[in-house]
Amino acid sequence: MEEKGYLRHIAFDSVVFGFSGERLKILITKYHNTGLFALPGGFVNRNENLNDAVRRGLKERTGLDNIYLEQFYTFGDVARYKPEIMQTILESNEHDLTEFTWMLDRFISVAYYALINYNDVVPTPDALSDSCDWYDIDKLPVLMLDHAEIVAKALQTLRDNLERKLVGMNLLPPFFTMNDLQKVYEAILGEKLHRGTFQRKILSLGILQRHEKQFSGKAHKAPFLYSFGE
Amino acid sequence: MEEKGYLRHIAFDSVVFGFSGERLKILITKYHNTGLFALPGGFVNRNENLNDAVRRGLKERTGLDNIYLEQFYTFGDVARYKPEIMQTILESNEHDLTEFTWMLDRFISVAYYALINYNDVVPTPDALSDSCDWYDIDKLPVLMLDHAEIVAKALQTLRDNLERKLVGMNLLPPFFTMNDLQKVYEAILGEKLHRGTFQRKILSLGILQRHEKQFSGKAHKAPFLYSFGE
DNA sequence: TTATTATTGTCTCAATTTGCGACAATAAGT
DNA sequence: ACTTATTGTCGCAAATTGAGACAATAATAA
Repeated sequence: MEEKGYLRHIAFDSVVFGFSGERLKILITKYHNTGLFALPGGFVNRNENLNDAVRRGLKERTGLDNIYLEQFYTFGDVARYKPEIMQTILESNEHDLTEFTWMLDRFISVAYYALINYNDVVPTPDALSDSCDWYDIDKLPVLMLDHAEIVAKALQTLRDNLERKLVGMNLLPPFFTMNDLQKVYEAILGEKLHRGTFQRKILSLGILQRHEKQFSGKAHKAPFLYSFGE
Repeated sequence: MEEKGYLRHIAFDSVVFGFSGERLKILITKYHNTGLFALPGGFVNRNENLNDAVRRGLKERTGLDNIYLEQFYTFGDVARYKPEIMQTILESNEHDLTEFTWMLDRFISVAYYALINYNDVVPTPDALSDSCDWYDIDKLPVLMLDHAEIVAKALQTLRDNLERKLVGMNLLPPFFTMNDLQKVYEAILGEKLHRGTFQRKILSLGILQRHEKQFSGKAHKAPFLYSFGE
């Protein structure tokens, strides 16, 4: 069989979406001294479910358990294989290269997207990275390898799933206004929605619980608060 | 680096859908002397794109190029790892086991579904299999490992995509009647559709070309033939 | 020739959903 | 009290969907 450690040739990358109140953002890490930006990712232990590996990776970066996760595509082109890049990263970290030669090999990457409540998270870099930060979905830095393509496909999948799966629950705090929820939908779809139609549609789903009003201190009628739950 | 050959730990499985005129079917292979039924699958060469590997595998089983292919999920649970089963298969084939020990290792499997014209295909078994045949989607034999789950997810994805992607094109011959197309939809969805509504919907898409009528020799009005194309 | 049968293409009508504007209601500031 | 900005809801037209109805027609039977 094989020594302990990670499965060869298999990696995962995660596109972590958060919503700041107006804009959709994702987590991006930056490698030490290289100027290379990448999606947070990782490897799978020999005795670990793939899905669990991804949860473990996200826990390290966000501190969160029980994250909403969706696997959306597996990227397996040979063109992904650029050992020079990984070599640069490893050298910049002054690691003993011989211990990490397996990282210079070809990898197939299973990609997931996650939806989390932006305010719950303090992004944490991993050993190879010197930063892990939120970036506006339309102001991303240039990402290494095919990570821009991965982000694009994540966003596309999220949009396609928007009507079938409940999304706001994971991107918003427990209590929110109808306008908050609409802003989430608009940020994901990238277009304005009609207020009346949106409210009617969402309420007709019968999945929102209405609570007391929220007095914003502004000079206008106060909105109801809602939460998810039967 | 590593010797030539396949990437370790990575496999693919394909759910090949065909339509016989009334029912939806998929290709299932049976391993020599074991009674084990499985989806046709394979491995990825070191210098080969994942998608190309799947096309290569399908070409071997169906003889077809340019197959409609859709990747839908990657299965990575540890519970998939059952070396006894693969051992049984290898022993039944009287292969030199030492040459194939890598097949006894844990695999993560990327699953694809394919849509092909049933009549174009003569299913061909591979080296380890003694048969490769069409099975009715609701009369499948007991499949090994998690292959039943893979089929279920393939069918679910196909249903979800039915409205967004053009499906009939790949499951029907070049010319077909509106009724043929409706039967495809009904087989996939597993429910009857209303004739008038279906015809109106499909025609409104504006993707069908109408041709001369088809005289069936039956005692009733002859239907138009259609083909896909602007 | 004429009726019969099964199936097709199309239409109509009601029911439902959607897009969009309008209205009164209301917190807070003036 | 009056103004302002925003909210919850309603109304109405347009579009879509579900289901049946009807004439047209290819082959067969009388």
